[in-house]
Amino acid sequence: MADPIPRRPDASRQRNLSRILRRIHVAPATRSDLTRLTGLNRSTIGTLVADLTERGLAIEDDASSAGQIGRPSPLVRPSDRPVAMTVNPEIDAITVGVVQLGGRVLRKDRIEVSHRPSVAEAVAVTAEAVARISADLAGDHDVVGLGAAVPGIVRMPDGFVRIAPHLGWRDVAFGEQLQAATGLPVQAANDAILGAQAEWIFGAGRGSDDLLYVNGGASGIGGGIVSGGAPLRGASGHAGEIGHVTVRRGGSLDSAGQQGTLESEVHRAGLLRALGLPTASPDEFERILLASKAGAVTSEVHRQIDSLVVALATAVNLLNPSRIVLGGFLGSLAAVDLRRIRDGVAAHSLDPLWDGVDIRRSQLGSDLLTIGAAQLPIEALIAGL
Amino acid sequence: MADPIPRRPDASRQRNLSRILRRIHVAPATRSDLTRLTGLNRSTIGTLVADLTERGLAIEDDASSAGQIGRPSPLVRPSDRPVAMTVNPEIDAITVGVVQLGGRVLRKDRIEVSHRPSVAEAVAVTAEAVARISADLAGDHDVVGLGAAVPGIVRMPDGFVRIAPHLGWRDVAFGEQLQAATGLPVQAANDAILGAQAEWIFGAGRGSDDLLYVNGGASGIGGGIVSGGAPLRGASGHAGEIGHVTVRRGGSLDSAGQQGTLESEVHRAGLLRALGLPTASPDEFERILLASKAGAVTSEVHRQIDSLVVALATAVNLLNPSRIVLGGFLGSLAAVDLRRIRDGVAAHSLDPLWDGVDIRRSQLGSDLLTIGAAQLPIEALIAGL
DNA sequence: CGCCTTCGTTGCGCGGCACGACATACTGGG
DNA sequence: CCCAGTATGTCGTGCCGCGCAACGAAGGCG
Repeated sequence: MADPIPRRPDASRQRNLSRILRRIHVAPATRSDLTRLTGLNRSTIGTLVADLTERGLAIEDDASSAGQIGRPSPLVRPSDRPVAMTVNPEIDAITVGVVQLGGRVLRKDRIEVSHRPSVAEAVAVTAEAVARISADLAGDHDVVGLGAAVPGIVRMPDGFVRIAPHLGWRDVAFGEQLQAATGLPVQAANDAILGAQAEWIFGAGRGSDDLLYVNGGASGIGGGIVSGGAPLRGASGHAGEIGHVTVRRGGSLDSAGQQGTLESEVHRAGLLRALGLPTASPDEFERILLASKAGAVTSEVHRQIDSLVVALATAVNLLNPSRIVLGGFLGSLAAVDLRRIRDGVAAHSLDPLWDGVDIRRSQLGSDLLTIGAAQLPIEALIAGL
Repeated sequence: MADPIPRRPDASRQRNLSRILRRIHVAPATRSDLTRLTGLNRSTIGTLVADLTERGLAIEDDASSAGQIGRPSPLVRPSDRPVAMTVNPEIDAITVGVVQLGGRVLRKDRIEVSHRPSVAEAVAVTAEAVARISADLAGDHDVVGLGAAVPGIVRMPDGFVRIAPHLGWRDVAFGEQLQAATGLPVQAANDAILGAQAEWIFGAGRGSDDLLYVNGGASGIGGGIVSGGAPLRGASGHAGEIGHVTVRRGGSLDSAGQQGTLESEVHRAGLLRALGLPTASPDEFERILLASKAGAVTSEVHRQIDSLVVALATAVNLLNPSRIVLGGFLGSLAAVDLRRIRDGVAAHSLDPLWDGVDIRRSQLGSDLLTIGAAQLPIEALIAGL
């Protein structure tokens, strides 16, 4: 019943163009692939691809030679001209990136900051980096927009940051300010939601239409949901906050001041403490965690997994996903004992819903949020024409 | 002139016909309403409505104008000829119903059974009732299909019942058997999911695009989700099983043998026990519950609400709904102390996600599952135009 | 080297929709 | 009671997007 669609001319054409561009954004395809995937006629695909090529959004490669019988079909892939810029403000750095259609990260500048950046500082640093990078790109690429992945709760249509506890931001119009400072169309969303989209399209979630992504960050746990082949947004774009799901009565407090939630029970700090480390990079952390045989470490890992599975099983019962992807330090937990996670979720969820659920760790590593943030302007480009 | 060539409507035509039929199924609308809501041209709406009228799916009323200036626009409403048949097998009765487009329940036959019906018995009783009712309807109505609301976990595309603990059914092709026995196209789904759709379209969920419906039945708790203006299905159509969400560690067992889940903590039986009643009809139950001032009852109500809110808050954090509808005995709990429910969910969910959530009790009463089950064949009719 | 298969290309026809012109029905004021 | 104003239904026209069929191109295979 999502009906109130402001009708644009050529709705059908537009929709077919979007379908094709979205497909080749996810993965290049030959023209004959496109005819099969869309159900459209060969001749129609021809005109549509020509249209996309004329607009500078797609290119055709003759490099097929797939050994197939019959006339070879040219490979259609996204043009490398259009790019999305991205920003990911964090506690100790602001990362600005450039991503092509097709998901390739062209550039990623990590700008270290000496202290937790205020909104104004984040906007200023971003605007400066965007201007510098834009100058470098000029002539070779067209920037279609700026996507921001914010570690906090971001209202979806307008990029208004409700709360970003880690950054200390609250009720700030980050999207608007960024748009004013950069002159680019800006969209912002929660980082885990964007991470979910990145893993869904280009990572461990590929091929699944019903995905739950859960990310373990230094400051908390976030999540993102894909359901029925589309990102699940909820009423205000906040869906997926699995970190604040209750897993037990009592217990310690999480970043939102609540007791017994997933992120109050499962956190990187507890593992570091058990390992006797003050801090560690993600790679280092996982290496040491995997190498450790200490009983204290094993028991902390088990304790955290036993809380994690309760939250995952809850999500399985509610959402009936076909795949769960674990990112951040939760991916490290999966590396240590994926079996315990699977068995635990199986035990706490209903059999018919657990049936066929695949739990994996994430694949995209440090490009995750850059690719995810780029998805905002790229999807806007795709849907808009 | 009769067209010798069977017209195969274009995809775009089909979509527009579906949009219009779906709209007037939800609520009658004037032609001018339809032009505004769909964005289509007046003339196009004219041909589309004429098409629906010719097919016997819609009728136009020369509605007395509502005092509007200008030429009055005729009211378009669904025809009363097409009807959906429904069946709802329960432990002590099998209810077979007839529902029109527009959601009006024409008939509802409750066939009492002396013992818990086996699948074969349920199919036989249903087939007999369907045949009898069909004979009565013949000439006046066209049956478009049969929808089944089953208290259990039902695989979505094919109506295969994985588990219906209350009925003692397990892995039976209920949908197929029903189809063979009745000769009608059959679709089946979980009862709470269908209840959610009924409340969404015709009940307390009207107007919300992001809805959580939670139903408290005699044998357990089920739920259904609407997200982004469409029912949330999940990978196999099982999404919404909130009854088996964990709300505490330990505790007693639920119908699936799990500990500390919502339905192991919140159940009608506990309230009946506190009231000192062996059994009671839903209406009677609520009347006595509301009248009771005993401390044991109040404390049991509080105990159950305090568990309920944990599950609801979990769903709020995961799904970001804009409305929650409570049905069955959970509606009675809401009648007793809605305030405590609201405050509890608020306390356990994140502020930005709680913001604007409306918690209500259900409205459709005993027609709930009949209307919900009818939604299956009706939506198939609408989508299949 | 010729046949087969598959795919791109071109011209044609159809169906759906928007648009403009005209007809129609109701409100409200004189 | 009539007339202006307004909103809407109806009809004819034209555009556009797509499917279809015939033809040509490009590679595999014997």
